[in-house]
Amino acid sequence: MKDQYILNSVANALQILDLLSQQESLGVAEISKALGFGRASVFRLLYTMEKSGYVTKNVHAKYDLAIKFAYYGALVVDRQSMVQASKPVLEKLRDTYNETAHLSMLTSSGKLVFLSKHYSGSSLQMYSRVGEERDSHNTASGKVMLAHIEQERAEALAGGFHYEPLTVHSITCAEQLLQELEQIRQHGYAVDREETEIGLVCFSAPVFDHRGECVAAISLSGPTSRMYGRQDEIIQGVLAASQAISVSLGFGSQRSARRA
Amino acid sequence: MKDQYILNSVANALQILDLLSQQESLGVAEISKALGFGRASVFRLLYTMEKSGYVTKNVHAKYDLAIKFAYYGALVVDRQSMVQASKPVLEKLRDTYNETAHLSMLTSSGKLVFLSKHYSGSSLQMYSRVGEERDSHNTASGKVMLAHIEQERAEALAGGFHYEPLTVHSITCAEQLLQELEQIRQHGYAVDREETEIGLVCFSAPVFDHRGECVAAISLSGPTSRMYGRQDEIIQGVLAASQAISVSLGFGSQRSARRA
DNA sequence: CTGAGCTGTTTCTTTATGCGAAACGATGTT
DNA sequence: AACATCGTTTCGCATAAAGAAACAGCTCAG
Repeated sequence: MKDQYILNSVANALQILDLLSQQESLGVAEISKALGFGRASVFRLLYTMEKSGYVTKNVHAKYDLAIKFAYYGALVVDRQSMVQASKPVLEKLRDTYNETAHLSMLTSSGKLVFLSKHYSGSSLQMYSRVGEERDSHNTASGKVMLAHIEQERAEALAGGFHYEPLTVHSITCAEQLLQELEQIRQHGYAVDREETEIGLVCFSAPVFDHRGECVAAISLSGPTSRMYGRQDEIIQGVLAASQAISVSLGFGSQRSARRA
Repeated sequence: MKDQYILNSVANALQILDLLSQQESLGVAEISKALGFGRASVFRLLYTMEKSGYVTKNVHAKYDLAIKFAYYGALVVDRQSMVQASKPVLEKLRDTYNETAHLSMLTSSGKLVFLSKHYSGSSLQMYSRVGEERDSHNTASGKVMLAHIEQERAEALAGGFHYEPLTVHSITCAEQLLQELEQIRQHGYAVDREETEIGLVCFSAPVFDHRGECVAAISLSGPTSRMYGRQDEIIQGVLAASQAISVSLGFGSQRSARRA
C-alpha cells in the first residue's frame, strides 16, 4: 500500500503526458520502454487520452500533447486575478527601464512559477516562458515570496530545497537562505545578484491581496551592465509597481492584517 | 462494451479536467453531481491528479486546473514549426494594416484552432485566444484549410458539421460550403463576410509546408468599416505573407507536390 | 445550544476492469 | 527471404476501481 488513494491507471496516464512534455512525437514502444509499462497498456492509455482530446496521433503513429493544453493553459493563467491586475503596471515598468518584467507565484511544492512575462525590446534578455518553474531559493521573486509567507512554511520549504550552487554567488544552505529572508523583509525587496547565471541580475518585490497575504511577486531582470548603474532607481520603480498592483487587488482598503 | 479500449478511470479523470476548464473552483460534491460519479471516486481521481500536479486544491478544498497546463500549453504551441516561422511575417502584416493577425490550423476533429495571435493596436478588435477552437465552416481560415486538404476528408468533415446560422450571411449547408471551397481554391484565398458576427470581416490564405501540404492558414481580421475600403490591398498583403511563410517552411524548395 | 444537512474523507466489499503475456498483421531492414 | 520491430488485438486472471455507507467537521436555522 504505497499511497492508498492513487488510481494506478490515471497516474500512469498523467505520467505519459509528462513524458510527452519532455519529448515530442513518441510511439507506443518508446513510451513503454521509458516508463516500464506494457505495450498494450500504453496503447490503451494513449487511445483513451486521444479520444478525450489530450493527445494527438500523427500519421506515423507517434503521439504528442494536444493543442487543448494551450487553451486550458491560457484559461488557468487568466484566472489568476493578479495577471489581469498587474498587466498595465508591468508594461509600464518594462517600458520605463526597457528590461524584462515578470509576475510569479509559488506552487504548492514551493517552487516559483512565471505567470506572465513582459518582454523588453532588447535582444539580450532573460530566457523564460510562462508556466515554467524555477527553484525559489536562487531567484529574486522566489526569495521575496518565501520571505512573506508564514515563517514556519518558509522554514519547512527551505529545509527541503536542493542547494546546488549554480554560480559563485549562489545560496548554499538553508541557514544562509533564512538569514537573507530576514533582510528581504526589512528592505521590502529582494535581489538576485547573478545567483543562477553570471551576468543576470534581478530585482523583485511582493504583491499582497486584499487580506494582506503575499500572493505573487514581480521582478525586473536584465544584464549586470545595465542593471547596476541605475540600481536605486530601478528598485524604487519595482517597489512602486508592486504597491500599485497590491492596491488594485484590494490591499489596504480594509484593515488588512500585514505580517511582521 | 462501448469502446473496448477506453480506460474508465482515465476517461473520468480527463472529464473532470474538462469540467474544471469550464468552471473554476469546484468541490468534490459539485463535480460528483455534475458528472454522475460517486463522491468517493471523484475524491480519488482528484487526489491522484493533485499528486501528479494536474490540479490544485485551495484552502476551501476546491479544485482548479494547475499552472502546469500553462507550461505544457506553451510547449505545444512552440513545437508547431509554423508558429516560429510565421512570427515576423505576421507581425509585419499586422503593422502594415493595423489589424489583428492569426495563425490557425485544423484539429483532428476538423475544427479550427488558433496557434498564435498578433494584436492590432486598435481598441476594436476580434476576440480570440490562443488554443481556442472555432467551427471551420464559418471562419475564413477554416474554409481555407478545408479547401486545401484532401477532397474526400473535406467532404466527410463538411457532412458532419452542425450548420447553425449565426448571422444572415452564415453558410447553411454542406453543399453551399463545398461550392465555396471550390471558389477558394480558384482565388487562393478565403473571406469571412460577417458570417460569425455582424461587423467582423476576415481574409485568409493557406500556408504550405515542404511537402506541399496545407498545414496552417493565416488571417487578418477587422471591422467592416476598416476592411472593405482597402479590400484588394489587404488580400494582396495576406497572400504575400502566406507565401512568405510557406517558403520559410521549405515549400517550393524541392519539387513539392501541389494539389489541384 | 442542538440538530439537520451539508461538506470532504475513510473504510469495506464485490465486481468489473485494467494488467501482462502472447498472438497477429503490417513495415521495413538486413 | 528471414528477421526484427512496430502498433494492434485477444484472452484470462488478479487486482484495483467503484459504490454504499459510516465518519468527522462544518455551517446554519430554529
